[in-house]
Order: sequence, then structure tokens, then C-alpha cells
Amino acid sequence: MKTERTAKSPTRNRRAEILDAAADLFAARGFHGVSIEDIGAAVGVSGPALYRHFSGKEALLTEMLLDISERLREQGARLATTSDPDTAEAALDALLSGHIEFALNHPALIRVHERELDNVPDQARRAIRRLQRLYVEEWVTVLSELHPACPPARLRAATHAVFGLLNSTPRSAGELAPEAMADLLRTMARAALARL
Amino acid sequence: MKTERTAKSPTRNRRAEILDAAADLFAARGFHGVSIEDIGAAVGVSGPALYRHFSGKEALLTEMLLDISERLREQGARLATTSDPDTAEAALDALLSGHIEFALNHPALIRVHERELDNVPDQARRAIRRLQRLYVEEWVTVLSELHPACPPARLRAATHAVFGLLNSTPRSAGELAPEAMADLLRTMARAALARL
DNA sequence: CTCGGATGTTAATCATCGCTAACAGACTCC
DNA sequence: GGAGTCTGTTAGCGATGATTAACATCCGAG
Repeated sequence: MKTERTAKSPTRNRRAEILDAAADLFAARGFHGVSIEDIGAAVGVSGPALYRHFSGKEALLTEMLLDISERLREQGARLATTSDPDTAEAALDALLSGHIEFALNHPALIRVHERELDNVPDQARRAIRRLQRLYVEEWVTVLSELHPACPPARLRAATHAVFGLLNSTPRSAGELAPEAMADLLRTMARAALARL
Repeated sequence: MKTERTAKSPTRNRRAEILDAAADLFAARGFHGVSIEDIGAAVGVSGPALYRHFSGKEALLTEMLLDISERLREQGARLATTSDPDTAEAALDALLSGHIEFALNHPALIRVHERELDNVPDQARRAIRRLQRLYVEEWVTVLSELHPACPPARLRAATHAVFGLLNSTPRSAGELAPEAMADLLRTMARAALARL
């Protein structure tokens, strides 16, 4: 175990650097609108150097989307259950705040996550969709406690609609200060979900 | 003026056919993910035949986005003023219903409108943005009557957020029947905009 | 030292794509 | 019946882009 961390550390950083840069580029111009050269240039290396870290462009996107979906799902599972198990209200608030924070801190990731799922190979796409579904179900579970009479299909659609609302952040960027934006989104989402 | 209409009618249909097919393809795979060949194949002709109707791929997208933005703006201007000029409530409801109907009837157009603005040439992009801005301002004007104390920046951000909510339709397609979906979206949007 | 792996570089390959060219059938109008 | 326009077709050109190959460099371990 002697030198393991020192040897891998630079690699890890490079990978993360590449993923970050690629996320920004994909968010701005779309997967097909960005070349391997572009991504390389964004991190200061040029072109085929990326193949030392990823097996290809699709693999890069795949890892990005898997990571996002996994983080959201994990966060969802954590927030929906831990905090104050009595009130579903509290759980919903936690989910809301968590999602808003993520969307405000990582607008590029949100955008890519929303737009580029179709460009990932079949098998990985299924895995990503599964994670997304689990995250949605976390919301639906909480919501169904607040609205027992509401059919699940409607709750699911409502959840997607709220995601659309919360994920509007990257499109209205700069209009409002982050805290003001967070407050606005929380207020609107809570109201939207209050009566279903 | 003798033969003008008969000569142009088939052309017009072809153009519309191409725009429709291209909208579906762009919505599904993104502008750069669709080839001229693909679009041609979708309408039963093959490849370069499209150049008889459009000067290029970018021109096709440009016309599509200009048309959408223009339709929304026109609809916005009409609905925000005509119906019951007394109550801003009624105007907001009209805007909401109009937008929901458009989103449900043209999910592909909504998706393209949301995603592909960056792929249109500078000059046209400015024109499209102007139309979008006018449409947003229509909403902001109505909202500012309902919430006089709310700063315009917040109203603008709220409008974008509601668009995000309403435009979530293409992503949660098939979960709910169209009328049920329209009802849900209207309910949620109204609630989200009730308190700002 | 020097060997080996990790990380880059440039040059070349191969496919795809947007677009143009050259040519052909159909229809209208004189 | 032939000229002209509209709408297609196929072949080809030039550019771009993903990926691979072949070749350097650095650096830690033995």
C-alpha cells in the first residue's frame, strides 16, 4: 500500500478536470457540437491525450451521466428518510433544498443530464434511467404521503414538472442572486406541490 | 397572378413536411446528431433534395426557431390583452392555457426551441431572442399587476421557472392523458405563481 | 542506472457530413 | 412541340472528427 495514492492522485485529478471541462462544453454546445480536441484544449492538453483517461467520447459522457444520476439518487435516498421521519413535509423540504442546491451549484451538469441521455450507449442508458427512476420514486413516495388520494401517475408527472421548474436555473442564470433564486424556486415548488 | 398558387402549393407542403420531420429528429437527437440525409429520408426523398427548399441545415433550424418564437409571441400578445382586460387573473389563465396547449400539441418544437438556439447564426439568434424576450415580458406585465411589490427580476425568473415546469411535458410524455396533464400543469403553475 | 508504466505529442486512417455539380423527368405555358 | 421551371437523383469534393499508431518524456522502484 506504500505508493498507491501518490501514483494515482494525478490521474484522478486529470480525470476530474476533464469531466468538468467536458460538462461545461457539452452544456454549452451539446455532445455532438464538441470535439475531442475541444475538450483537450479546455484542460491544456491536446486531442488524443484524453484516450489515456477515457476509452472514448461516449464513455466520457456515460461516466458523467452515471455520476450525476448516482449523486442525485444517493442524495434523494438520504434526504427522504433521515430527516424527521414523522413529517413528510420535512422530507419534501429536504428533497427540495437538496435539489435546488445541486442545480444552482452545478448548472452544467443539470443541463447535460437533461439533454444528452440519448447519446449514451444502450446498456449504460438503462442503468442511468434506473437511477433516475429511483430518484423520482423517492419524491413520489414522499408526495404520496402528503396526497394519499392522488394517483401515482399524477404524482410522477408532478415530480417531473417540478424538476423542470427547478432545473430552469441554467436558463435564467444571472437574473437573480443565488440565494434569491433558491428562495424563489423553493417557494414556487412548494406551492406547486401543495395541492395536487 | 394567374398560376402562382397552384405552382407554389406543393412546394409549401414539402417545406412544411420537411420542417415537421426535422423538428422531430432535432428533438430526438439534437441538431448535430441529425444529418441532411436523415431528414430527407424522413420525408421520403434522399439527401440533397432538401437544398431545393432550404439553403442549408442552419437555415432550416433558423426558420423553425423563428416560426416557433413568432407563434408564441403572437399568441402571448393576443391572449394577454384581449380576454377580459379587467382581471389580470383572467389574462394569466389565458397565457397559461395557451402555453400548455402549445406544449402538449408540439412537444418536439418546444424541445428544439429550448435546446438549439446556440446553433443558429448570430443575426437570426438575436431576432429569436428578441421574440422570446417579448413573450416573457408579456407574462411579466401580467404578473406585475398581480404582484406589484415583486421586483421585475424576480418576476422574470419566475416566468422562466414556470416555462420550465410547463415545458417538462416532452420529458414525462405518456404518463398521463393529455387532458389530465393539461389540468395538472395548469394547477401547479397557477399555484406556483399565486404567491411570489 | 535503468526498466516500466503513466501521460503526452504528432501523423495517419477512416467514416461521416454538409454541400455542389451534372444530369433527368414532369408540368406549364406559349 | 419545345423552352423553362420545379423537384428530384447520383457522384464527388472538401472539411471535420473520432480513433489508432508510433514515438517521446518523466519519474518512481529495484
